[in-house]
Amino acid sequence: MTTTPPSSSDSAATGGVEAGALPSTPAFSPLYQQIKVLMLQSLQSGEWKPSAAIPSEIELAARFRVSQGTVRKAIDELAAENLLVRRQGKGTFVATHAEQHVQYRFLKLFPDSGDVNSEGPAQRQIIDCKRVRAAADVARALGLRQGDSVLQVRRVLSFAKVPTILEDIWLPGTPFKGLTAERLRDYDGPMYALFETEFGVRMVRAEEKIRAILPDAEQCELLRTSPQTPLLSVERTAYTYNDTPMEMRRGLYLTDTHYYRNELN
Amino acid sequence: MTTTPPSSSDSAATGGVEAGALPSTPAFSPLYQQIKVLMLQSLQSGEWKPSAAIPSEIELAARFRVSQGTVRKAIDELAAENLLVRRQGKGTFVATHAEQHVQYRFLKLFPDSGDVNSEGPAQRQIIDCKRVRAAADVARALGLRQGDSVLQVRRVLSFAKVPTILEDIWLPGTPFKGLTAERLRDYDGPMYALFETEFGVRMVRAEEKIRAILPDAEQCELLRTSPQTPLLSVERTAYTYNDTPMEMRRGLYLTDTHYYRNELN
DNA sequence: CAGTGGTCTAGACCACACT
DNA sequence: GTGTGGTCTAGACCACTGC
Repeated sequence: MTTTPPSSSDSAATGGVEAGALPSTPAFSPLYQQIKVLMLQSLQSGEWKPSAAIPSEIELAARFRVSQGTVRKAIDELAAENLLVRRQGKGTFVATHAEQHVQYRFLKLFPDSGDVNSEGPAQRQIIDCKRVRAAADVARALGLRQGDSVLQVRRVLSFAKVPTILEDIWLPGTPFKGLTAERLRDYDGPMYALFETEFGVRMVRAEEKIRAILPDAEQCELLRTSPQTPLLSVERTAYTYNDTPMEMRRGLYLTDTHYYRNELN
Repeated sequence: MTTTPPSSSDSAATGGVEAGALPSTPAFSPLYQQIKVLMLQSLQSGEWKPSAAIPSEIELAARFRVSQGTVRKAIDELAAENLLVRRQGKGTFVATHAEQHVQYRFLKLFPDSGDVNSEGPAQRQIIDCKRVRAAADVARALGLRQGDSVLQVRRVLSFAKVPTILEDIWLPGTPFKGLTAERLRDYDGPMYALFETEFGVRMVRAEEKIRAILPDAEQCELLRTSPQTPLLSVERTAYTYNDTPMEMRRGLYLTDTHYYRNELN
């Protein structure tokens, strides 16, 4: 495929692996990486949809004309990146934000008690959802031009009826055309799950920049707190496949009864 | 070793894998996991020291009486956990905090400019280093009893001569006997690297709890800031092998020119 | 050149889930 | 039982490093 090592004495290894339009990939890469790219395309194109099973390893090996071990290594990496989920005896599935287990995969705020279930699910309140022109920072984060049309959502998350998170969310206008406050209100589940099912946009990874700030008057009111109470400012950019930014959001977290948890390796 | 699958038609697979004192490991686990445990013991016992090369895959395969592929899978996992570092053509090495590349592996604070090198290395100032009795929270984090003897270090990190981080660090007294302010001052490199070379304690992973707070008078003075400037409170517990906590620290981060960066997957 | 990790294959068998 | 992913082996060859 595309490029192969200069000489390969293994007959099958040099084989075709299926057409696939890759106009120019000059650098050499191992077979399993090339299979990984092809599988990524199947995910991206929607051939394999969130929560659905992908073909078995044996089928994929036949399709790509490689050994099962090579397919396995490609799947291993995709699973490590949380794009696929392996289930022994059942198959390999496309990961989704709609799984009942980890309700909010990207939300790292936990109650001091440590028991996530004690406070139950978050109550969501949509404050606003309107079409605006992208400010400079939003445009930069989303890879748009300043002034391009974006959707802005403002909402409050409460735990045990206590307002705890105030979020402003910006989404590129084109892929999310048709998103309204009503649809956000009506949907029961994580916002990212709605993005998957309604707009075909799957968030794959994200980066957060965290600071400590003091809230302004409006923020105080919405979070029912005082201007002297410091908050965590969590600025997140979320990416789909191919490192395409698809969401920018700024969250203000009240951390008197909750904390932001991070694990370092 | 210890336990093996009920029946294994593969001659070698059921083999000994070397003595190794594991009194009771009742549950079944795959071979490569067992090899991983043995390798972990070699790391923990100091047989393989930080930055040194471990035996080659072929040697290990012979030592453990398994195939190279099985050793490889064990190493793969240890490398994924940042305990080992693979270098093609050279060998596999024990990871260390003294590598010149990632100076502070656990420090997630970056300058707004994004260019880590623009401000050069951090200036460290040891404020204090004394033996104290563990408070309740420190004792809990370190798995000690309240009142047990611990070392407390207080220091300030500055970037481009601007004080930015104020840290209180607590270390269990016994493993760190002999640590003084002078030795901390004289050592040129990350504190965790000193722990490795001088005390044989290698930090493997850590957890952080982050909050927004306002500083008290003393903290303001040390960071040369005002009581109205909110700070990030970063409480870290660091662990050695076997999930043994070996350090508790609370850092106060000034986030007007820096931000805490986190990557979500 | 020899030695190391990295890739790839082919085949056997195990563990698990469904039917 | 059938089919899925998971483990293990044995052997070949490639890519990189350093002598």
